[in-house]
Amino acid sequence: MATAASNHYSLLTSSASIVHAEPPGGMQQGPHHADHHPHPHSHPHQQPPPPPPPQGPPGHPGAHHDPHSDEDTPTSDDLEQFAKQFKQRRIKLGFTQADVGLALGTLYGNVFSQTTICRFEALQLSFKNMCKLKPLLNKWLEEADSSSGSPTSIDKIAAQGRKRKKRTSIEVSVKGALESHFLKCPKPSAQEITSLADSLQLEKEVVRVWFCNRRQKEKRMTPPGGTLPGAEDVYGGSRDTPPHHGVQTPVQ
DNA sequence: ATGCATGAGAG
DNA sequence: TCTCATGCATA
Repeated sequence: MATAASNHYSLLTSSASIVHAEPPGGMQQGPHHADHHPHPHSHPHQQPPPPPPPQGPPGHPGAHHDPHSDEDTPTSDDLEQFAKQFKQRRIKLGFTQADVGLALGTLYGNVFSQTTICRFEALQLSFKNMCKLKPLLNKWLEEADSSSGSPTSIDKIAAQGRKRKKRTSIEVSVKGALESHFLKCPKPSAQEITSLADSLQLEKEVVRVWFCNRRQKEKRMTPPGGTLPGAEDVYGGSRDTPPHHGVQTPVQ
């Protein structure tokens, strides 16, 4: 029997002050997708979505071009290697992913979870997200081995007194069904979702979220198992080539 | 390590 | 609504 609706709610037992610090630059969620990569060359590697368009920082009328060796968008390959090195060094130094996430909070005020660090190391984030995190982790890396007397005073962050839905366990067979539908139509309409949810005996919301998460997976640097040849930009239409295809090195 | 979930921001 | 960044809870 399919796990119908077994939803419990658990209270978030943590609350504190939210410290959201934006990186100097001003822009993060670019409403524009400057992903116009004509890729003139063929890469034997994964898909190359290296969109190095220096987002015009609002407030920089003067040309800014530092001859220093920093401040430019890395390539997918750079990220790949950095991630690998990072992980090695981290382990060598005896830190866990959670430690790093916490350390980032004390160093910059931006705390990250073990999940995020893990995904960074595994390149399971979007290209843009990887770029954003790299400098932070890079700095931590320097501090970690260079500095040996850094105070580790950190404060917890957290949340609102809100409830979080318990993770719905979707059965394997159901997942398979969703998977099939995704291949046919990655972006089902609300009604499609509704009927699908009805068929699978799942909440509509669960199905909707599943598709969202599934789409995100496709956009990661390390795409899942296999993108079918011939079906790629089923999305939007006025979008650039969905950057993916190509298998990546197996996760550790 | 990963699945399902939340929430902000853009449309 | 969607995407996108991020994480709790779990396998």
